[in-house]
Amino acid sequence: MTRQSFADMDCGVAQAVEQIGDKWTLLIVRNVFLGMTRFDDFAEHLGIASNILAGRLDMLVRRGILQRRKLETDGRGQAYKLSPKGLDLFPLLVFLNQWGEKWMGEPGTAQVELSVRATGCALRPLEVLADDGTPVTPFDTVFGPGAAGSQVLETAQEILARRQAASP
Amino acid sequence: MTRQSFADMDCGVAQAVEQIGDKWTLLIVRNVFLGMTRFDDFAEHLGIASNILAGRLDMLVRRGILQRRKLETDGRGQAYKLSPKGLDLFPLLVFLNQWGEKWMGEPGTAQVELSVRATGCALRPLEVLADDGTPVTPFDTVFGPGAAGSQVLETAQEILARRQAASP
DNA sequence: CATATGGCTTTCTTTACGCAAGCGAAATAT
DNA sequence: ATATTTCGCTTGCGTAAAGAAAGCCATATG
Repeated sequence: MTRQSFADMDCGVAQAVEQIGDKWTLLIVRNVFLGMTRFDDFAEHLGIASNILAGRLDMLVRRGILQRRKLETDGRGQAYKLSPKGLDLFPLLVFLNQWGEKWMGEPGTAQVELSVRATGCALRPLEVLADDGTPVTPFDTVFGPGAAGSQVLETAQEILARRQAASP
Repeated sequence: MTRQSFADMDCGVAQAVEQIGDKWTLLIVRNVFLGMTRFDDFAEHLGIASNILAGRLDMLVRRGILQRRKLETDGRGQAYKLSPKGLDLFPLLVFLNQWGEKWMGEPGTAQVELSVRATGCALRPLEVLADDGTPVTPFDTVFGPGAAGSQVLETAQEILARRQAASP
């Protein structure tokens, strides 16, 4: 019995979760954003077993989130870097840091702070905006099938409708 | 040997990952955002085993992401709803949906689309902004210890410094 | 030539996932 | 009033993945 895969679900969240919804994966990506590139550095800093690390790095490369390149300066070494797809995860890491510190950190004292190098400017809390620039909350929002349709969303809405019919 | 915990790492990302860095957890939260509240509905829609679901829901309630309430209309039923901490995950789910569709979906055809109920307006791609409102990329950004300091960040930077010293 | 280093792979044990079945309390049907 | 469903779990058991430790091989360094 294989472990369940969400890759075939027609929902962006499910597909994203399938690719990065794993503790080690996200921490490795965080470390790459911190500037880390080398196998042993990940292993030492994260305290991850080397077999697990090797598997995760392979996975990240296969999925196009990291790129692996041999070093010119040392024939043994490899450098792991973010691909465009990986760099595109930047808002995710910013968000996780903000959410983690807001709800789990010591109140009022940030642990890790991101700022703009050139200006020293801090970052705003991440916010969902509509196309017209107005802020959006979960309560304002409605989920609909896009151009391609979504089986996952349709069945979810069927289940909700049935549930509402049962309890008037 | 117990499974590794990141709860004691002084980094928001690690703490967030510890609480929601799990496939089922994120999909359950997604479904709550879709309006789902009931045990059997999660089970049916996600195809998750009931023991696993029960464990995840307990965890989400213990961590204050979901709230569990007995139904008045049916003494057997429970309703799971998002707490403020859970509602605060809204940008995360929006991001995961956007990233998943951008990089894994069929190009040009959204599967699940979020829009503003009142205006029908679509949502902007999530963006990291500095306090002064300018967009920020990973290349512009520097990670520093906040007021509370961060052991995790410090040792990461030590490792990076050592690595740079070794390869000039 | 000998030793060390980087990046894994292999082996083995422990933990968590996944299925199926069952269970108790509350609701519904007979 | 009794029997049957429904809801939200729990238990037991088999498999898959995580974790620790050791080993391996190509390249580098002394």
